[in-house]
Amino acid sequence: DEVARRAGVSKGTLYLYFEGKEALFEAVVRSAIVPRIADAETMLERHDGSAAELLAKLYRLFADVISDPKVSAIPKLVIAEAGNFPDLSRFYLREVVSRGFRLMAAVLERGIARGEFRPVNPVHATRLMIAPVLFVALWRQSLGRHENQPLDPEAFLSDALSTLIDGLAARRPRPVE
Amino acid sequence: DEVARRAGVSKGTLYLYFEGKEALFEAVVRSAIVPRIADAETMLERHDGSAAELLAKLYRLFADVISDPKVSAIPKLVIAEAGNFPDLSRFYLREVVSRGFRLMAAVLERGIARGEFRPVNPVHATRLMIAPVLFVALWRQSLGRHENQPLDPEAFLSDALSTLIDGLAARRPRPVE
Amino acid sequence: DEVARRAGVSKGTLYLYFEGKEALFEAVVRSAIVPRIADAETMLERHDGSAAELLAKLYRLFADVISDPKVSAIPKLVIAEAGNFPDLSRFYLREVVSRGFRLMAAVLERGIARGEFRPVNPVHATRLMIAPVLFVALWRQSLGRHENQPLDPEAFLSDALSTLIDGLAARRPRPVE
Amino acid sequence: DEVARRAGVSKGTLYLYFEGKEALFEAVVRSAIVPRIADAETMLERHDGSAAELLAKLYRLFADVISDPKVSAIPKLVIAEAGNFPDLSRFYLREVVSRGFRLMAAVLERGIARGEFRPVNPVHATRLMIAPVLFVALWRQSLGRHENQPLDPEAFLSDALSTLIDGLAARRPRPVE
DNA sequence: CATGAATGAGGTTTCATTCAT
DNA sequence: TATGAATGAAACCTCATTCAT
Repeated sequence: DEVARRAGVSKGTLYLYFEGKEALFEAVVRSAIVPRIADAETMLERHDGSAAELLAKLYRLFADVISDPKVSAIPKLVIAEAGNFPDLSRFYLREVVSRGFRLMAAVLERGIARGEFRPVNPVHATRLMIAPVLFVALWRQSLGRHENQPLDPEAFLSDALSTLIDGLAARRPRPVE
Repeated sequence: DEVARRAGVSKGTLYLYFEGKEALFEAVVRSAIVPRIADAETMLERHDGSAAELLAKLYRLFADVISDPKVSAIPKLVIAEAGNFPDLSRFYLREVVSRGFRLMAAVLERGIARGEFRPVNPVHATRLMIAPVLFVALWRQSLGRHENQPLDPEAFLSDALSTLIDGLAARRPRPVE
Repeated sequence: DEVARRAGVSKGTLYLYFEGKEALFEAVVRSAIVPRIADAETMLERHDGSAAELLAKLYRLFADVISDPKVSAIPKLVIAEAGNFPDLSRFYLREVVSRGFRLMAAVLERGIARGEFRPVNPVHATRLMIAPVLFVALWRQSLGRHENQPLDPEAFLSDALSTLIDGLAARRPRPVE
Repeated sequence: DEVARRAGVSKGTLYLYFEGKEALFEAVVRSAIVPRIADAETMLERHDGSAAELLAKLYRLFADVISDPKVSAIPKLVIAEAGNFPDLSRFYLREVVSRGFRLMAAVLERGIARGEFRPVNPVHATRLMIAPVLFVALWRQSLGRHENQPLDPEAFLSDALSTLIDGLAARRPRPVE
């Protein structure tokens, strides 16, 4: 109902364009997020510098993407409705989350191969790399609204990036004392 | 309804004990989470080793806390219902989230004071330190259910911890080449 | 909607030609059924053989008429919507059903007058003569769709006819034993 | 909604007792019709007179059953909703209609075996025997409401019975002239 | 204290009808 | 004349809450 109102149409009109609630969700994900994931994948393919630079580029892209409230509303919806719409969950997992994880895994692999990063558990590290992105998206859609100082996605993710890159970095041999 | 069933009482009975849904949420938060936050605060006060060790202890506590599905269901609920129940949001922000951030801030401060950690933006760093904890709690309650390999909170947070500690660590001067 | 699609026009166009659902029904009845009733009436007027032969001809006509799914859909609609569209009901009663009953009544009368049929309650007998026709129309539009062997209107009505004619036949005096 | 109002409860209450519309229909069929079919089956088993007498008893039972408007509303509903609720259709076909046909088939068989009835196509004859019963039920729920003289199920079926029995009767050899 | 039947507001969906083009 | 997008009333259903017992 509210969706219809915001779109400036009546409730019934939505059903001309979408089969139902779930199809509407899916369409939003498909149009607002999936292409950005594809952008990120292109970025990955084309990049030929360091893994750290690549991750920085991806994080800037993510910061940009989730700055759009229409986009950052989606993870919240998916999390809230995962129980009610298993098909949507699977779709989102397949088309967004898994691809996000794979992106991070590719960055990680490249970094390890190049000696930038130390070898780490890829499952855990990829989740860790996604966690700040998810955090800021959810925060802006929920509790963050009750805070005076909104959390700026770009600044936050930029700082998070530094810490993660350092945390994943290969250790240089300590200088002999 | 399900809450009542699991508690072994009837739906009506819940209303003898709780004003409504929001009061029930609040009571759950109060009994299942707030004391663990208080435990963490005590841990902080009593600890007198390194900030890294302190953080490790806190993360182990968090891993334990969110392994309880009753607890990890709460962040999901709060995020989903933040729009509908602003009072609950504010309560949760005040009694759980802000205290969690303050804990992380204290750890950080101590680490910086001791020369363990480099100086970082405390707002961003505290959010970054909380993000993996929130991530694993939400994951287990939503999309994680469609994965074959569940994400183990303890193992995940243990790995996340290592990376974060290294990422926050003060840099030693690079050896002269 | 489906009506429009089958007619090869758009939904809106229907409203140029018909006031609404009820007027459309009425038009269908008028064009697809009423002329066949009129045919039957002509048949009645022109027939000058036995009542049994006349009934056979009428039954063959009915079998032909209700073999058209467009036609056999109508009794179902009328029955289903009788409560919602009293005007349609009255129209259908007046232009189709009553005329059908009158046809049967005329056959019956002629049969009785000729000594073919015994005197029977005309209200009951006419309904009984119509019942198999209605039955096969409804059956094909509803439960019959779940049967493997569709009920063939012509074969069914032909058998029904034999039984009815025998059932209505005047009794010959039993042979003396 | 109207069902709820007539039952003197609110809309929501229905959903305490029935899963949904289809389950409600099925429950009505199960409680109002299925036991009467079972009664008829018992009647069949216990009867040991002529097939004609048996059919008379069954028709009297049917007349009684469909005199209850709650019951005679059901065939109308099933016919109207057959397209929307295929599961209900199959249930009704299996638990009511097929059993009704089998009853008629058993009567027929017995009549043929005893020399009362001539051999006839059992599929057609059973449908013919059911048709008047269905007719009167539907009539009372639809067009019959616009008639001044309601059709009395008992009287109508009694007359229909006579005609059918005579129509199905074995022919005695005609006396030699 | 406890129950569970009942409620009704609100969410989701359908469909007959309208209207700007 | 024809379209098809848009509408809104009504159908179906859910769920937080109430209340008689």
